[in-house]
Amino acid sequence: MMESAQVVKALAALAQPTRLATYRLLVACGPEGMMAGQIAEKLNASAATMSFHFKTLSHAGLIERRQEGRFIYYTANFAVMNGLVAYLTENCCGGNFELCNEKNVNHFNQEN
Amino acid sequence: MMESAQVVKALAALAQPTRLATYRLLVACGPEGMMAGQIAEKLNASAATMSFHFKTLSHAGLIERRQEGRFIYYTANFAVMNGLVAYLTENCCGGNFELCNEKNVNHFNQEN
DNA sequence: GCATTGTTTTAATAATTATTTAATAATGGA
DNA sequence: TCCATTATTAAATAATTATTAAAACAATGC
Repeated sequence: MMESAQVVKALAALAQPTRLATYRLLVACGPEGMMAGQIAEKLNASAATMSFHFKTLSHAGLIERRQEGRFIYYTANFAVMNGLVAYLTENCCGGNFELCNEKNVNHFNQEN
Repeated sequence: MMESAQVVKALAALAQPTRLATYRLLVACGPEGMMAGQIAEKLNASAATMSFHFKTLSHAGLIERRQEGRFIYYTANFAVMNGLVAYLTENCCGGNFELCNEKNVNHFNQEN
């Protein structure tokens, strides 16, 4: 289980429009990822600005980099996102099936 | 589907230790929620500070309030959290089953 | 060597954020 | 009606944080 400080850092990293768009783009790209320059182009941001945002996302563990020739590819780190979601939804309704399934609405409980 | 600005607001609201703890506490409480004063006590924060944080979380749509006598109960809004997670994980691996299921590791694709 | 690609640093600016104290509001019981 | 309880709001302060551009720096491969 992730710890609070790590989750706060990840949430703060995603709480910015360009970084949120970057992350979603990388999620959609899958394991292959996308080149830094191409991401900058897609999001209409300068390379320097993107570098700053990449650093923030990397520091939070949300993305990873991979060098191929002279290009740098970024990919989403799916494990960290899964950990983040698990942390947020942990122990939903105290694990009480009755409450969590109330009115045919499931909340976050995996058992439903 | 939620829009980017709304998601950014929700993520920013959660990206603070006391508010993150508040939200998780309310998720665990389920539909009944918890009284404002009890939350403040549990988290060792003053009523005024908590009121500020409640407002931030409410404004982001993450929690809701309910008055009972002279007490105010707060509850987690599960729908907004589900929307937030859906937004973050949308179109994982471009919806490509092969990629998303690579190496027996599922990412976010619901179809897996 | 040189063009390309990307990162880091610097610096200036701008905006936000959190906290406390004190005042205000609303409720319900005596 | 008066008072204790509960919670929000306002004001002031302090601290933090984020953002971007420009320029220097580094690495790659032809």
